[in-house]
Amino acid sequence: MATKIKDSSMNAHNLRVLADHCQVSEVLELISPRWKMQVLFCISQEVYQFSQLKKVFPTISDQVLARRLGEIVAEGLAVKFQVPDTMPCQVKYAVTKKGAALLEIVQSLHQWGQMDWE
Amino acid sequence: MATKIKDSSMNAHNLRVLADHCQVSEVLELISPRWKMQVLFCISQEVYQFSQLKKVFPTISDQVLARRLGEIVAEGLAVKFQVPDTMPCQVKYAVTKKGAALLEIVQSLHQWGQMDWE
DNA sequence: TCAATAACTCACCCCAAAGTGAGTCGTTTC
DNA sequence: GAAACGACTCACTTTGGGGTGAGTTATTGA
Repeated sequence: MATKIKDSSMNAHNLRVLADHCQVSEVLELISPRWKMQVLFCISQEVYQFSQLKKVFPTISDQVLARRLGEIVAEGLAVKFQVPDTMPCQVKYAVTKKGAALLEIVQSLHQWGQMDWE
Repeated sequence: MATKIKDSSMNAHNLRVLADHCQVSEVLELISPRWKMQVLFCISQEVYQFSQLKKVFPTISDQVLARRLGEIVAEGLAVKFQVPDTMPCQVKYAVTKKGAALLEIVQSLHQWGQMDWE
């Protein structure tokens, strides 16, 4: 996503180079699922329990919340651990460095959205 | 997306504050549609014609490409203009400052994705 | 004994986003 | 006169992401 293509004649080589530089798809798909970044942000704000998250987002479904948490953990954006000696069993999530770095970029995306571009 | 919530007792006020800070939804929806950021990137690389874009992404459908271009222009990420004296008629797109700023953030997203987080 | 809580899982359905294939319009070239 | 190009538009179909509602397991309090 850096080099510039001067030759506007679209030969096969240029096509490949350009397509290669467009491969942001994975990251975009990672951040796109509904609620995901919002849930991650909440975890970073120490709202890290299933039932608490449901209170913050009353309209999220149990299934999707569970899926998002699973993805977040599977992708290393947060870690999950049991709170010992709690009945009924409780769970906590905490963002990793990777997750925190992602949240910073999402933050700058948000700021971009707030700006006035005349 | 900045202030921290210390009080873990989830009262109504905290819920509102937290939910408010999660409002990145619009920006995420703006960048999420399939092909959109890739098309915008191509335009920034001076591949700005309908038929050229189709060569870069052979699997995109005409309809979706036209939609994406329409959205990109409507959101002020790029401007559209006719190339004069061309037969058959040709069209060009050029990214705006707003679009360029967005691409920079997308770029850093991509870099985040390329990093090793042990 | 019954309800409630925390953290899920499962089967099912729905709809919007994306893909498919054809058509349009004005012009140029074979 | 037929085909091709460039930049679309339209009607139709498909797909998969997300919502719905119920069930689970273990435990505690009324």
